[in-house]
Amino acid sequence: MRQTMQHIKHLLGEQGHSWTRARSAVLTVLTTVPSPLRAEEIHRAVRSSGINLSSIYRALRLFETLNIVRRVELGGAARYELADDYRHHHHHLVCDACGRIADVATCPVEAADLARQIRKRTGFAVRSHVLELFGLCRSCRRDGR
Amino acid sequence: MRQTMQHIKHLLGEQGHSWTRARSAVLTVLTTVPSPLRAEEIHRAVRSSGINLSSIYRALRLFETLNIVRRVELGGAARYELADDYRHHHHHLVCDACGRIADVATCPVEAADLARQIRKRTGFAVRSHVLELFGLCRSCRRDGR
DNA sequence: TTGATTTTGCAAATCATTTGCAATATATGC
DNA sequence: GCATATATTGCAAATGATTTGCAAAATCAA
Repeated sequence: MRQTMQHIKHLLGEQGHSWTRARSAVLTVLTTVPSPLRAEEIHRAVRSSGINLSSIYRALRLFETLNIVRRVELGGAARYELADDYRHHHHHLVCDACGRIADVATCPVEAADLARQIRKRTGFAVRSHVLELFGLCRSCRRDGR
Repeated sequence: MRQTMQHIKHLLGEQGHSWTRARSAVLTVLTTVPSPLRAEEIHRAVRSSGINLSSIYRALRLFETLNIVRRVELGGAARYELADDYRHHHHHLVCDACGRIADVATCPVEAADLARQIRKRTGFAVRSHVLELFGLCRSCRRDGR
């Protein structure tokens, strides 16, 4: 993902933000791990670098406002992943039993052009959406949980 | 909504739970107000009855496990509303500018029968989903926010 | 009504996240 | 590369939402 990293590095520069150890570390993790992570998990993943958890939170907050990462809230915890611009638009399958998270590329909101329907009917302009699907993954189903 | 209240009261009885002031108050609010509320907002709505905030949380947790209310997480805060069994299945339009929340009855997940597709393709059995739509409501758009 | 069981109020604990501030790192102009 | 202005970090303390332990109070079933 060097491409993505380079691109984001430039983006930060253009907007007057520094390219720092903390920001670079967070992005390395997010471009490497495909599932949405909690701040604490990212922190653990880079613990060897001695970066403070506050800085992880600060980096994530900045990235969120710059639309570099998006936050999804699952089960009371905030999780972060690369934004759609850097990872094609997708949703999640969350297993109620084991907690594992998988991606679904199919987006029924886009497929149905729901944004347009809503705009026409109500005047509300949809700009983004969050869709999370819950249930049992294949192996938990097999185990009869 | 006396119907709903009665029904839930019986449900609680059957499952060995008492019908208490706190639970009744929380349900009264949830059957009255159509938008998802935070624990603190429910507490404020019933403040005259002197019920403790902890009890509101406890009631909500119980109702959630009994599938009487569902929790939606919007912008870092948990909000509660009657579950689909007591209020037809719907999703929310959340205005990024003013925060107002409106319902959308159309469900693209059901319309596309996405659960079946996913089951066939991946073996994951979808049991529920959360879809929230964000954007600008008509009046905030008009105000150019 | 009574005793057994559940629930509540209250205050303290917990957990995720944010913040103030002095120390440190990064960026810019020379 | 160096000096210096600006942005960022670490740390510890603050915050806000939610949970918990426990004794007192309410509810339930007979």
